[in-house]
Amino acid sequence: MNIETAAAQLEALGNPTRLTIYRTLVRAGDNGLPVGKLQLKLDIPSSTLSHHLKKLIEVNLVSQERQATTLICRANYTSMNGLIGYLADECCADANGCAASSEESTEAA
Amino acid sequence: MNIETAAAQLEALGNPTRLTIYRTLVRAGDNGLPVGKLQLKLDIPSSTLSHHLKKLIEVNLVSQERQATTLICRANYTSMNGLIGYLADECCADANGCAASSEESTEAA
DNA sequence: AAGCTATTTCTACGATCGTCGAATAAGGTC
DNA sequence: GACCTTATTCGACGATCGTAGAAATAGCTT
Repeated sequence: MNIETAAAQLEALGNPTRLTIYRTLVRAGDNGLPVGKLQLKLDIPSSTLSHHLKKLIEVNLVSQERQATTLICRANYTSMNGLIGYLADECCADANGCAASSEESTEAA
Repeated sequence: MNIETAAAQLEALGNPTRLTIYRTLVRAGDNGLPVGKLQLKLDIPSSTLSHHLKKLIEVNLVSQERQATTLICRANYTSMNGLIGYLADECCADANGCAASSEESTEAA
């Protein structure tokens, strides 16, 4: 996980509509959710939904699988794990012991 | 933590420059880092830095403390924890691929 | 092939972003 | 008060975003 990837994924999630989409997908579990169902659930125009979905897919946070005319969308848990891991590791999650994590620490000079 | 807040924080982090700023601040630890030092370290114009810093501050990911003419910036670990918690909790409902339980699993790949 | 359904792509447009130099504040020192 | 240092705000700019209706495509079914 590099900083560019992380930023791209964070940016993708950093929009209320997309975060809602992603969250809905997560809640749908392993079965995923067809685009149509998602659209009904969220009540947004399909073109808008498709647009956001595309972004989420681009950064690997969501995957799609075709089932006949229907496209099943699924949250990519592995990617989310990677992102959370990056955040916790590189950007710290703990007040004590975070700065002295890994890498050289402080004191530029 | 509501979805709007989470999205705002994610958006704030979802920019390479800002993510770098935040990460640098995290690495600086509890001592924090003056804006000027940050600027030297990252080599970006101060107006740009200030602009990004403002965003980070707005969403509570960074705090500032005045020390004479210098403004010390610090990463707000509590906020980051909240965000990671939200991500793990709300956006990672699946049990077998999720960092919901703080412990690191995986290894597979 | 015609027709249908599900979904994407096209196109457009206002809104916001990211960048940075110049001007302005905030705080301190002499 | 004059003056320096540190950092923010202002103003401008092209670039990208978010939205959504209309048109196009992918894949059935008959």
